[in-house]
Amino acid sequence: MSLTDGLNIKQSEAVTAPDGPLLILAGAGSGKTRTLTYRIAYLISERYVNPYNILAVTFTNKAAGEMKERVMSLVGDDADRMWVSTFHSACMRILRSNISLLGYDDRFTVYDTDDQKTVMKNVCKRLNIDTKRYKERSILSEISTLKNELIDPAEYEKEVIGDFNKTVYLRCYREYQETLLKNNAVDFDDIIMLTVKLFREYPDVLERYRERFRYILVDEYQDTNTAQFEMIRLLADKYRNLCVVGDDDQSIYRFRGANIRNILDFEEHYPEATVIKLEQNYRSTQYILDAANAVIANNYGRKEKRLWTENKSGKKPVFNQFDTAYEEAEFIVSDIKRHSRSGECGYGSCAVLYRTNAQSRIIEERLINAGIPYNVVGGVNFYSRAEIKDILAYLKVIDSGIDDLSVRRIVNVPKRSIGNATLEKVQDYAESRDKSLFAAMCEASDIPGLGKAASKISVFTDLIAVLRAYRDNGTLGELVERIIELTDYEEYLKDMDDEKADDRIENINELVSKAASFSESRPDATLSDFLEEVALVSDLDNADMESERVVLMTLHSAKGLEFPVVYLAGMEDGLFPGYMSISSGDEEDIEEERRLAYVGMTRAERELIMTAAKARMLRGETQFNPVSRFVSEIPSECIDGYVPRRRNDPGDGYGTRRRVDEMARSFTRSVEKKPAPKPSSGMGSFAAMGIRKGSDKVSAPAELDYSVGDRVRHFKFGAGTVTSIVKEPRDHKVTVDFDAHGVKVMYASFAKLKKE
DNA sequence: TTTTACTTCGTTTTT
DNA sequence: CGAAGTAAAA
Repeated sequence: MSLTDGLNIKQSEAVTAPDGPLLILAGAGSGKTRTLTYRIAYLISERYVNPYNILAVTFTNKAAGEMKERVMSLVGDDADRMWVSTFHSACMRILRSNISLLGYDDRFTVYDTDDQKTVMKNVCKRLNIDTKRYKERSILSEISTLKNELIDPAEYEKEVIGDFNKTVYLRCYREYQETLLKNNAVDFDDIIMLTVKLFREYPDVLERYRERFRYILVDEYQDTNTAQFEMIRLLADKYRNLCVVGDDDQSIYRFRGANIRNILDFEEHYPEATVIKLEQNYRSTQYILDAANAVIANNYGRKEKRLWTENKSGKKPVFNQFDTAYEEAEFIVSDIKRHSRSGECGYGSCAVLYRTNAQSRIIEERLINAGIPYNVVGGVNFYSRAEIKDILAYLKVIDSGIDDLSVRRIVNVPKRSIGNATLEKVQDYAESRDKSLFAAMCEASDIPGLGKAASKISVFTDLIAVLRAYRDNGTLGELVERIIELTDYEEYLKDMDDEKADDRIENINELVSKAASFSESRPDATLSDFLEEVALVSDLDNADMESERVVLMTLHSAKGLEFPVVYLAGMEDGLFPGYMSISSGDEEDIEEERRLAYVGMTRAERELIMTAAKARMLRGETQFNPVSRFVSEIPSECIDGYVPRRRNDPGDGYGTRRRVDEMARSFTRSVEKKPAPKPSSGMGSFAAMGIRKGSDKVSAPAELDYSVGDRVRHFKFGAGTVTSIVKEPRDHKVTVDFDAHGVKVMYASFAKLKKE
């Protein structure tokens, strides 16, 4: 029995490819993750690569965790010594032990987008920049672009000459970086850029990591930006064992600096590279693939590939247009209900995907109304909610106190009657002595002109001192509880707004338990470790796809996931593709949206249902949008339901007055014709919409040919006895007591277990 | 210093 | 439409 059993020819070629650069072009659903995981296992068990020498980079922390676990179930706990993480976590780890070389204290913190905005606001104030002309947001996005391109202020200065706007950006960039440095903070982009800077300026450090990471594997390579590319290039240049996996058709992060050329030009960077294409799809039905292929074929400059499948043709994708977004939501919900009632599939098999987070609300309302359990992934990140950020700010101040931003955030929360006036005085004092704000506050009594305010401040500093004692003598969970207790935080929330207070308290409790479980799982971890984890974890990482709930999320979040039944809501020009990408005139923007459509469609295993609304409320006003061009790009033989014909000239005055009037007229006409859409009893019209009753079996995980008590054989661990099998929606978790290696828990689909 | 009432403004997408 | 920011009042 060998590691490549059960893989197709292309997959096993990829798994067993020789050393050196390797590009795996993996279409949607072609077993990309599986191949990458097996490649790692192969390197360890067949080529005797020390796991210590392996670095694998994935897109989310969750994907990293799963990959590691799966490799471990193939080759054993030894694999624990490899690094499997996101770019950001990997770079954080590198910076933690080396950042002092770059002039930062190694207890640095990470600023999120809110923090960045606060800093930029102050920067603009200091530089007397009119934030009406130059919005903080756009300055920050300019800086972000620069950082992703590895352009530091000195470099930027060269291209600024003669361009007034750029001169302004440059001044902000400088001041912003200085402020961050003063506060011992880095932003998301810095994490990567500083790592590259470290490698470039300290060859000995680079050499150390090169020696360590002789084998590098990168997932979702199409979404890497220039800084990430450079970081990997520097590390991989010596041994050149770089394996990248990706799909140029699924590159959807251009707005965040992702450079699609990184994957398109891989062979130019590494002429000796082996290139393998995985085109067999194991996920979707032929109809769904045909539809998706037809859409993506409209993009230029892609690496030609044609997904195919052995799956039976299944149901055609369906499209439906409704008069309003409300009816659209109503339809989706009743369709989900219908699926579940007919026993076709549970709620957990259904996902509703949309372009913008704002769309979730209306669908949520209908789901609540129908009593269907659901989960929303994304939206406002848990850790960026105001109440959570307050507590985290306390933790940061307790942890170091170097970060003025956090001090300012909580110094008067809850109210301690410490206002801006006094804070300014303390700030002046701090600046004149080159101290941090908090350090100055500790000497409040020495600061002239404070008067009674000085005692108010010492109340605050005393509080922090007390809390620090708790940090040193208790668990993290307890510390968080003490903060809430000593600040009367719950009282503060209740007084503030009665509407959301309960939710907020709920969130606070959630944080307490998160803190508690963190210190439980990593007993020797410090407060800094917790803060770091919190900064880098996304909602996607915590999303639970296992429970039997309908999942709602953006198309971006859905990348890498799959669901038996997928709803794509809001298929309208102006929403998807977004208004911005249509009016920018840049065809690249539309292409990115098209890739997003491709990603969305290929998430579906068995059924794909696309919907649109003729009229939709968008930021206060009703918009009339035509059906998305992406829907029209699907050949009619691959889609059921009426797709209104688009005009032949696509770029025609989208959004012009005349066009909108016309659409508004036809809208009222259609509403008048059928004044009672009776949406909730919509079952009757489904047949007309082209949805037939399915005969497919529920997609439970494939049955296993062994059960508890059976003797099984693992290709590496040898013989053992199955002690338990836990069925999860996605997979079976099998526990085996191996004769020679003891008890292991593993995923059935990954661990190659054979009944003896 | 804090509260209130008013204006403005904006929307992709996320590590 | 709603959040968030600003100006004026208490």
